[in-house]
Amino acid sequence: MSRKKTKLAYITNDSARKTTYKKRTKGLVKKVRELTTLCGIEAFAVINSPDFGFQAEVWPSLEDARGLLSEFKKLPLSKQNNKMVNQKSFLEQSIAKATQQLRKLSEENCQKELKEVMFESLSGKGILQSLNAMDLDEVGRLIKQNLTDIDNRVRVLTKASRS
Amino acid sequence: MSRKKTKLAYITNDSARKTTYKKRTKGLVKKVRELTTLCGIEAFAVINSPDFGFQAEVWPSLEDARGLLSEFKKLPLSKQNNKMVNQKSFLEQSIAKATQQLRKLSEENCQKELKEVMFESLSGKGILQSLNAMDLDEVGRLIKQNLTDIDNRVRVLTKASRS
DNA sequence: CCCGCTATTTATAAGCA
DNA sequence: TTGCTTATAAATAGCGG
Repeated sequence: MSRKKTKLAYITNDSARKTTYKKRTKGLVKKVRELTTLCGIEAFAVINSPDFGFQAEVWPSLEDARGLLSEFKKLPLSKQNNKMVNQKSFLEQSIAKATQQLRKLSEENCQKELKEVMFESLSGKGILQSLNAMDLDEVGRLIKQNLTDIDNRVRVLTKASRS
Repeated sequence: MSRKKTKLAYITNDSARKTTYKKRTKGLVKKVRELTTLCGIEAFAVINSPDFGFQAEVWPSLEDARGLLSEFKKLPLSKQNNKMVNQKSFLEQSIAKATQQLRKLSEENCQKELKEVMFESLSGKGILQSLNAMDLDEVGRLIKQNLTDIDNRVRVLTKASRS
């Protein structure tokens, strides 16, 4: 969808396929997150990665309760002052740039930690393994439980990585 | 995403939410299908629908989902663990690395913000404005506070991006 | 390989029948 | 509500760097 209309077929070129995989996975995750937020429902996507063994992305609505990002964005660069405008704006620019990097890294970290959580889920008695033997109507309950588990896990990881 | 930029928040209006749910669910399913086709991988999404008494729906199909999971299950346990262990250590490494970068950037940010504060002070308009009458101990405390604030910011960021 | 930058293709929020 | 239509917002393929 862009410079050229993509035909819906397996991409044979390895690097191209990997690139597309990354881009689209990211987009997909975003979509799932938006859906959960906008409609107040629970949903997640499971994707097996061609890169590693298996990967799973889970996107609960864990975060919508946390409007912290917007709060962060609101953090102001102070007002202008007459004498140091140039220096100040330079600094502000630098800070903005660094902040962006920070955010990006944070997001990466988040992604990785969640993946790790999912791996643990898969190896243990996570929802996915159980899904095989379960009736569809039970999935809803499982989702909830899984989300709770992951939430807890994330807290633990966060604490840990924070040293 | 269209006639107006939508804010990412729960849609309180019932019919509007339902409409959005339908539209976006459809789009999401399409995205999942495209991803599986283009990249030759297996993936599915689980969405609990508010329409049908919160019964979960699985896409693209439950069959595919079960297939994906059972395939993983078929792998000898040892192999499963292997994959996951490898992935795990890889992730841990990545996280460590990213964390270090985060710390570094935080420090940079801190420095810059302190400078900015000082500029403000010099221009007589900033937080430090009131410092004129303070002694050095107070300044030291302020700096410490500043560091804490920045640390908190980073935490907020990290948490938020985890949403 | 990873990033960032468009040119385009898609996905959609509103309108309207 | 159920679709269609259409103006816009998003996603993203192909390209440098």
